[in-house]
Amino acid sequence: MAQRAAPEFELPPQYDPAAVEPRWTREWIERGYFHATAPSDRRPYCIVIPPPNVTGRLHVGHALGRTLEDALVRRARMQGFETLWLPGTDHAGIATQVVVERELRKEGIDRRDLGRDRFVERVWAWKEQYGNEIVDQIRRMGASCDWDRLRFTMDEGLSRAVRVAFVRWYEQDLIYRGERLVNWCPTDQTGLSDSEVEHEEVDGELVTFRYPLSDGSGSVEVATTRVETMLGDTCIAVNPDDERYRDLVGKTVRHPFDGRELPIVADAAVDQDFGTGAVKVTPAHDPIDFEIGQRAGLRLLNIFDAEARINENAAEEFYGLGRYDARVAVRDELEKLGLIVSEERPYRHAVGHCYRCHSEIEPWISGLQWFVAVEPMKGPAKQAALDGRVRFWPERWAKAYMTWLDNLRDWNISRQLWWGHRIPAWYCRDGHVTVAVEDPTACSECGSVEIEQDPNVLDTWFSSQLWPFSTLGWPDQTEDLRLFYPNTVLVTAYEILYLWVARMIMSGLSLVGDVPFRQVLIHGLVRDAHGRKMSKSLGNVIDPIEIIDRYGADALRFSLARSATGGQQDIPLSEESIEGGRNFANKLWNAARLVLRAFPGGEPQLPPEERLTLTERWLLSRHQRCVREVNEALDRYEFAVGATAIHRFVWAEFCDWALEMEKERLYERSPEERSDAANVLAWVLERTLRLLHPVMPFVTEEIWQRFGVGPSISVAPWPDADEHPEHETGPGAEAESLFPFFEELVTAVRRFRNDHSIPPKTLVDIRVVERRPQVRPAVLAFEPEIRRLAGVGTIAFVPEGDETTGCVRLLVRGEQVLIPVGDLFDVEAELTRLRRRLAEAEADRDRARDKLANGAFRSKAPAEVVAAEESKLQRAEREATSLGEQIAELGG
RNA sequence: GGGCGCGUAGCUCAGCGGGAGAGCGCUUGCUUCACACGCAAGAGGUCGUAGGUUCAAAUCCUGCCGCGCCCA
Repeated sequence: MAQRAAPEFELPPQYDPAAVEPRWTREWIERGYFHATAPSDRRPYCIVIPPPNVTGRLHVGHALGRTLEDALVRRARMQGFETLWLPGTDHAGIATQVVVERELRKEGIDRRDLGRDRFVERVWAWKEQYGNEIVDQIRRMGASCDWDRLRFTMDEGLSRAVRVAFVRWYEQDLIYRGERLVNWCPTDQTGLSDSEVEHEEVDGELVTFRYPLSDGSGSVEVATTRVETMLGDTCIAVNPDDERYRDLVGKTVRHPFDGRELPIVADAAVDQDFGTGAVKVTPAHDPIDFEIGQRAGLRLLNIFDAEARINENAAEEFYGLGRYDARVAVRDELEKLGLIVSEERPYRHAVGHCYRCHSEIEPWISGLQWFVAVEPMKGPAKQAALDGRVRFWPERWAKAYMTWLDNLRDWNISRQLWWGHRIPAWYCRDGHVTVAVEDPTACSECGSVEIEQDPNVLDTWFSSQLWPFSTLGWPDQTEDLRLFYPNTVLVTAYEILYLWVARMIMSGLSLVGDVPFRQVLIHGLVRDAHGRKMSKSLGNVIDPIEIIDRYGADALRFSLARSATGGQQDIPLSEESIEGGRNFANKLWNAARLVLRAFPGGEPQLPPEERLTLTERWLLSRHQRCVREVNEALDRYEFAVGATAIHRFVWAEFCDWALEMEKERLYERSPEERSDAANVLAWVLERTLRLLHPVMPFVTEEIWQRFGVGPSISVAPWPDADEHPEHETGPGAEAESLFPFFEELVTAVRRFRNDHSIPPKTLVDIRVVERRPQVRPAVLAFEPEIRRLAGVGTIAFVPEGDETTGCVRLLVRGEQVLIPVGDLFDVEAELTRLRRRLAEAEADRDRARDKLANGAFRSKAPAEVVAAEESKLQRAEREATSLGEQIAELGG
């Protein structure tokens, strides 16, 4: 490509993000712009990153969240806040352990052979080697995190926070140990919290079978989707209000395989309308049955081992069968005994699955586990949302949050893993429990030195819930904590509203005494162009890193910000939209090339008001409006509105109109005029760069450097809306009022040229009909611009009623503009167009006429609305008349 | 079953009481001295449906139809 060689003009004609972004990523960090200090005289602004898994790679969901966070943080920094964006990663218990186990397996090693300590060493080694990948990827996005404060949930400080939290809650009886039913994943071999279980509809079966009554007087029919669990049934339950079974309560049935006697009990939890109204009860394998069993005082009969195979508690012939094989075997056996009543297949019902490996969850008793008692924390957490100490955006999520709290049950925090924060509880031979921050050497109760630490680790979310304060140094009263707690806002996807956000609020209130953040910004999930979830199998996954390589981080960020509307749930992303972001960066780049060719650099100075042209006043007005709109939008977290406002201003107003209108002044006038024009354009451009910087940090920085007015745009002052309101309301108002006529005149002439294939270089003469005295000044106000943009030669004015033949009449806002033509135009094409316009004008006219004919409208609508309607009617009538005449002239 | 959200141009979405908008796509013309990742012009919509409120409804209310998500 040919390079222009002008010395003052060294920017290439295409913006190349790959040549720019790595340099600024490095420079910004090296110069320490993103480092926050505490204490500080400035007002604090703090966001903590939702810590991604160390095993993870950046996906577009992260990219969206980080884009929004960076936009907020960069703006706050420019606004003069003491700004902290704290980055870090999460140790992701199961995920990480699984990854390393897989690596070991390739070497033929089982983690159990290695032993716990050596295995954990291996995980650490893995983390050191690969755990920074996602951090580097976030950096590549241009994220202005304080990288000096990078945290990891297993850091020493954060680990201590976990222990202190555990101990404090234990001492307050908010953490307890119990043998309860947990959500067991037989594949990952660990328990999960309720939030980690995903319910999904599956095609199963509903088998109805008979339990014979022990007294031989008949049988009871029960229905189940999991017939194999009948091996662990300990009773039959019916609703106490159910007339059908009233007489049976108190009797017993006989288990068909081993002859056990099962009582028939009444329990209000039984749904009379499900199946037969009588249900089999398996307390050790179903949460509802567990509660029924507790109320009825029944024992737990556990029939599964950890891998969900039938254990020795069940009848011998099923021992060792997997749960799905057992389902078939039990059914067949019941069939053989003639006990099957009916079978429904397929039967759709919801089944819990592991969020990680997608195996079906087995409700299971897995020995003593630790739980967080949530009941005492619910109230304060709900109250914080009710009284606005935590505000949700969009607001509707507050309701979802509170509903979830209402239904929350105790949180199982024991995980049967090796990787994670090991539970700080030690047990002696006598079963005493010692819970301590520092590793104890003896039992706190009996002094025995033969103590063993609980083998399990804590749920990863246990440490994540402390993130907004553990990262700031809690439990110590650090300066960071004092300044930055509560955080300003938390940005996250609705997916983890319950898993994470709600728990942070509960723990923050309980442990620190205040909410962890003032606001919660909930965004949607990124989907493909047609709203489908991105998945490998669909092949519609967009890899942000590949996108950054090809289009630049700015393009990705702009595209995401522009799609991030508050209302809609999810955010569609397509390569086309990212292309749009790239094109926008390039547009801005080229606008800058044009301006910087005329502007020597330094601080642009606005000329005194009397030297501003109408075009310039209009531009300043539009710019001021843009600044206002962007500020208003960002204050409400309406990123799409803000991004669209800048896009429209830069492209449609600055480039398409202002630059084209100013070119003449820029190139063909006196040095003074050139300088004035260049200063106005540069002034607007420079401020626009600052306005756009939070969303497109790289290209704005790269251009901004050419002004040479400061070290970095990332620490330049933010353009506030109250700096120049007069640009919009004062001298700009007149320009705004004249602009629409000018704009439509230019468009009308261009359309004429287009319709009649007039070559670009051929000038067109126009005669403006001076129907009103205001018409002439309205035309003359933008005379040079009209000539330049519409390719107009002479401009004449003719009185109304001057019958001019051989002219095409253009209608501009109800005024007529004549273009003399010979017979050199396409009469048929013109007639077609005119007829069409006539129909439009008549429709407008009729609608306005009908409205005004309505007495109620005249009396009840505001005066200005009526007046507007009247002028609309007049214009439409004039246009219709004029169009009719033209059609007649052309013989149509 | 309970709750939430959404149905507006071919696609993706904004607008949320007074003249139907944007981006992409489409058509036509243009190597116009910032940009073809561009410029200019244009086509394209009974704003899901039925009713109600109002002088006025894409916009507020109700029913219905369709789609999505969360919880049970």
